Amino acid sequence: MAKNLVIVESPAKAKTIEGFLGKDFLVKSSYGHVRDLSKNKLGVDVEKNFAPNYEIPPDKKKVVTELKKLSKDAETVWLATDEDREGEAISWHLAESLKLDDDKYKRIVFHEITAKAIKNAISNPRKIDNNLVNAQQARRILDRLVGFELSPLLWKKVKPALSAGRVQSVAVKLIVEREREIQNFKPESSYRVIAYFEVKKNNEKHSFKADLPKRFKTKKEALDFLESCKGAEYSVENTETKPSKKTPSAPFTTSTLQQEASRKLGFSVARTMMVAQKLYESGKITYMRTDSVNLADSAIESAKKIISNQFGEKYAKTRKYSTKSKGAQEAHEAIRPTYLENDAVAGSSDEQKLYQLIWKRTIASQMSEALFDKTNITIGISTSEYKFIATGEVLVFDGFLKVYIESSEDEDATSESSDSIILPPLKVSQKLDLKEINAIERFTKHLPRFTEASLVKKLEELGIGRPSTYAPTISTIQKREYVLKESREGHEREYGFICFKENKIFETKKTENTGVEKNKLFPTDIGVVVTKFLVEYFDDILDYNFTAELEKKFDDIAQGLYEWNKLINDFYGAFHDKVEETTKKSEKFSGTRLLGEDPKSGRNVYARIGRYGPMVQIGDTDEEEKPKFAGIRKNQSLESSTLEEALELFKLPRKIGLYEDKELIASVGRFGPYIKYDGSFYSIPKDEDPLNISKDRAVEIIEAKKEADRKKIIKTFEKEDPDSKILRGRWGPYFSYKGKNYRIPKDAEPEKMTYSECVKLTKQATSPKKTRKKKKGTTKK
DNA sequence: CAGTGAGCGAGCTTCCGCTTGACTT
Repeated sequence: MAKNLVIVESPAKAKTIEGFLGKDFLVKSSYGHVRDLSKNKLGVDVEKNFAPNYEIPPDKKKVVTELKKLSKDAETVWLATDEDREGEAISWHLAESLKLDDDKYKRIVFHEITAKAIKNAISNPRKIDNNLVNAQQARRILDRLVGFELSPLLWKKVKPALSAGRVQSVAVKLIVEREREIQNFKPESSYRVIAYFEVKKNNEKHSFKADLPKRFKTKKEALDFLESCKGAEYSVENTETKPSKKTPSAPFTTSTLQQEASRKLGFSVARTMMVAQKLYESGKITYMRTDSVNLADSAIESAKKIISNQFGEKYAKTRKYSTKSKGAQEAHEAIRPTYLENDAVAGSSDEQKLYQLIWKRTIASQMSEALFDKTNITIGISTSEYKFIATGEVLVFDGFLKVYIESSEDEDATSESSDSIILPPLKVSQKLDLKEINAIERFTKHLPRFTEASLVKKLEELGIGRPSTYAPTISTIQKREYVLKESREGHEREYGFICFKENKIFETKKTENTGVEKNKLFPTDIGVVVTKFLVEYFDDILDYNFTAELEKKFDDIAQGLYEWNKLINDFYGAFHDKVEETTKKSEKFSGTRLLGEDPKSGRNVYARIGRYGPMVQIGDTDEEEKPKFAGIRKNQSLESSTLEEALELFKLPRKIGLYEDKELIASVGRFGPYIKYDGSFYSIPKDEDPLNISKDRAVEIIEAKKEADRKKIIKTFEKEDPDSKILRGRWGPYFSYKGKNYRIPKDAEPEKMTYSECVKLTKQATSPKKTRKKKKGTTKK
């Protein structure tokens, strides 16, 4: 038996460390937290000074039992969880649930997974820091109280199964507020003036462009300016060249990795994390949930060698980065390749792409800055006070740009960041030939909508959420249907274009496409109404500084300056009163809007949130005749719906004719618009309207679906059992038998399988399937 | 799975942060 049991949080980490420590050490993993507040109850005794009731969740029973057994056999248990609030708490929960006496365990910490760091940690053990643990308990309990009191309030006042919390509700609010700003935004236009000049050098013509720094508010001003240019001469008044430089960005943290993978590879934040997890588990990168930009000394050294060998010594520059983000706890390293000498790895294409991104970013972070010469040339106009400015940028030394160019935040920025803009050599008082001047109408732009990754960036800036929760938070707010990730096509917009050439002015109108959105986050009606509700009654929790202020208090607790239950008590009194008070108010918070009067019945028409989502309603509930309801369409919104649109919705379900003597009915259901025909349902594509879909189109949809279903069938067994079939599903071929489905093994040829072979499959599969089904059933009950 | 929406009342939903598999028709 091993004398020493070391417990870390992640199994991949355990495997690595075991290699460093030799045979007297057995290294195991706790798989994160081993205890938590009860899943379905509040789990906090509000009456007894907020005493928490911790439980070992069912999926953690096995690992706790195993660790308990191993710890009994060991002389010393080394609690080696992360050195942050959560890590300290994990150690404490381990000590509690494994019943470790004070002299049985030692607490150690390290920030990088290197042999040196671990041996150093082993020789510097300490005890569990109870203050830090208490800070975690305060965090955990406050989050539970907020989440488990606000969510039920939403169920009562807005709609069942909604949720609210310190992190997710602020994330939604950011999107709701940004959308409101965008809707209220009125673009203003002005005229931007660009001149194109030409100079001759060695009989070669060089052309270049120059901007007028002044923007003209109106077309008339622009025209006046161009008019003044008639007969003008242009000459160089001043030239100025200054060196400039660009420095590389810090190595990746979770948040910056998510942002760059989104911009450069088009990954969602969840996809980035899944791929990174794979790379981590196979030992190719360091831990992927981190807020630290720090690199291990050994990695810095190895980077220096690789850069010197590959690019030359002048490309290497050792850099240490320090974090700028609020509330960073820096329990790990930055995300980097474990072995920097591997500039590529085997694996899926996603893994290769993400690995290369990480490799380049890490290497670049240890490289020299790129050097530029920036030239500004002022060009005078003989007939005007205005000046043109031409700017050039010449790359003198590429430095880190050799391996890595960071993507720009601004999606519309031109991608010339690494290319030089070269100006011809020009002398002061040199005369220039004008080719033409363009005055182009440009519009101001609203702030961009959030992408998943830019929302993560914003949350990190506000100190809200942690590396392990960014991706889950983003999917929660989409799962609750508070926000929608959507792409939208733009629309055409006309803009003025004035050209000045050979002393003549030509005016035209041109069009451009504007408002294109790709994978952006849009708030839904539910998101808007819930945010309105929470901001109205719980503005303190929805405040962007709420978490930051709390973090200061948690720090005080961690330093032993304040008691954790006192902090909770300070918060809970007023909070709970507000919840009670709001509960008592009888009216629902459903974002109701009176749209007008139904011309047929004279009854009121409303739009509001109902039990199943946004809907329109004719008539009031206290009237004798029951109100009529209809769900609103995906592309409509509560805030902008009109009486006309609402009345349209009541025209469904709509009979659209007969097909082979059976009725075709178009309507909208839970899963969107559909056609009902012969007892079956056929979905109408999103961009088509069930209100005016033609009979021919309906038949087309039905036949297409029937055809697809036919293709789904690989084989039937008319003789043996007409209800059993081999079908093609999302996960490959399967056998459908007596209402259940059985997977067909990959190496089998489904076309050639006989009925008895298929039935054999069902026999093999029954035992594990049954036990799982049972489990599910009992947990539900 | 293709309805629903009031109100009754049963029983259910829900938070944030740590961590992975087992499993999908």
